[in-house]
Amino acid sequence: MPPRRAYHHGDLRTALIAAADAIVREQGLEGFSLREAARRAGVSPGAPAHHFGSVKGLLTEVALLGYDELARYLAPPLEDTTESAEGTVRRMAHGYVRFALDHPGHFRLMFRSDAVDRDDPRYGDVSARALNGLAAAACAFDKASGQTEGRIFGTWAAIHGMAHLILEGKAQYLFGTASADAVVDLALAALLARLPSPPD
Amino acid sequence: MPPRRAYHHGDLRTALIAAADAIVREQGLEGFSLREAARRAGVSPGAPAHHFGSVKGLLTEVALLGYDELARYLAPPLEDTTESAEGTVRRMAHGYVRFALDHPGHFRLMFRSDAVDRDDPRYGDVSARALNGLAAAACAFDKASGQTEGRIFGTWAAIHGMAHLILEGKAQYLFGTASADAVVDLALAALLARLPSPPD
DNA sequence: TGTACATCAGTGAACGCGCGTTCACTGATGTAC
DNA sequence: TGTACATCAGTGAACGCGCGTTCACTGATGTAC
Repeated sequence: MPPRRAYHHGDLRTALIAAADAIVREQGLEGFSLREAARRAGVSPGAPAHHFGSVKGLLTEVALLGYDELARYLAPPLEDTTESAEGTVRRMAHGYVRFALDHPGHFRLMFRSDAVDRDDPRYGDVSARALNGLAAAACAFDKASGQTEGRIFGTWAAIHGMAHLILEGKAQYLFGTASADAVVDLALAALLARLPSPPD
Repeated sequence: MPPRRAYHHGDLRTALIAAADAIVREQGLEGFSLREAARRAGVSPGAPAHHFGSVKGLLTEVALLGYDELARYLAPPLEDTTESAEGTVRRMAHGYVRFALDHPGHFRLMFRSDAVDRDDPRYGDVSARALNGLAAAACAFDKASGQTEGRIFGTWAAIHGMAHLILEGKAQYLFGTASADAVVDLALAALLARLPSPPD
């Protein structure tokens, strides 16, 4: 970051996205404003209008970054390629919940469709990419039951519900101060114990 | 509602809660402000301070009303007392999702712990009351698997996740324009088909 | 039953704040010749 | 290689807005005697 910035920023668009991302990370959606993003990028309050017509446009970029980060939390470990389908679902449940707790501002933003331009075509792409692995695992795991979409959505919903309820403090009514990982394990035990081991 | 209100309102506290409830219903949390609530109650902007120290206090009341309403959506039908445990879970899943879609402002508020005074003792009570039936059904349904809390939380999370994802438009990536009830049925088919029928 | 008075629950104007947006401007960049 | 000029990307002061909160006030209520 140069001490005296040139009149032209160079890549203000990217800088504004980074600033917005940091605000959402530190203070959540409530702390966000175009002016604050401009301030952090070291730029006058009118400058963002040259790149983003509205708050929504900038927040959409932040949400997209959130999906990238979620994809990283769900990515398989590099060293181990012999994971069972059940193992994959377990690992992803823990990763999904950890993402929500590590990045609450992003998590909440990603699932606030009113705060974001949901018609942005990249939106479907990036969320599909993040959840591809989960979808594949749900299908492989759960061959016998229901239609493909139902299996994927059911698994996603169960994991997403855990993350949301834990993040918003609803698990504590049942589990007191138990760790998130412990709560996830208990819920998974109930949801997965039902299942016969998948063939092969 | 008298055309010329007396200097003393009579029950301004209740009127403010009703006004806030209507705002959340019509415009969601974003449209809410103390001034708007005062306006709707036909009262000066300073008046709410006599009853609610802050925005949070008033929103907490609205969230509590939301739990009451949710309990109504989950209540068993009056005429039929011979429902199977699986039937109960199915019915409650549909009710929970319908509540979210009918009352999106309340649903979002109820699960925004930062917007609400989560230390209010009534909070745990009223949510427990709303979810009692769901907890009982989850236990009865799912006798064989896991610990009680895990069963309850797993079932709750799956249903809650469906509601949240459908409400925020995430199901459409998988299901296009299918109705919410259809989506819930497909997910339930995947989640429940796994299970052996409960003994007796 | 009547009177004095404390308390309560509102008024409404004013405050300072941060917001998004506008606007005339200006410095830097890039292109044409 | 040098010059003229259009375009672009920013400035910074100003706008109007709605917000929560404050404050001196006043009308209604209720209690003591």
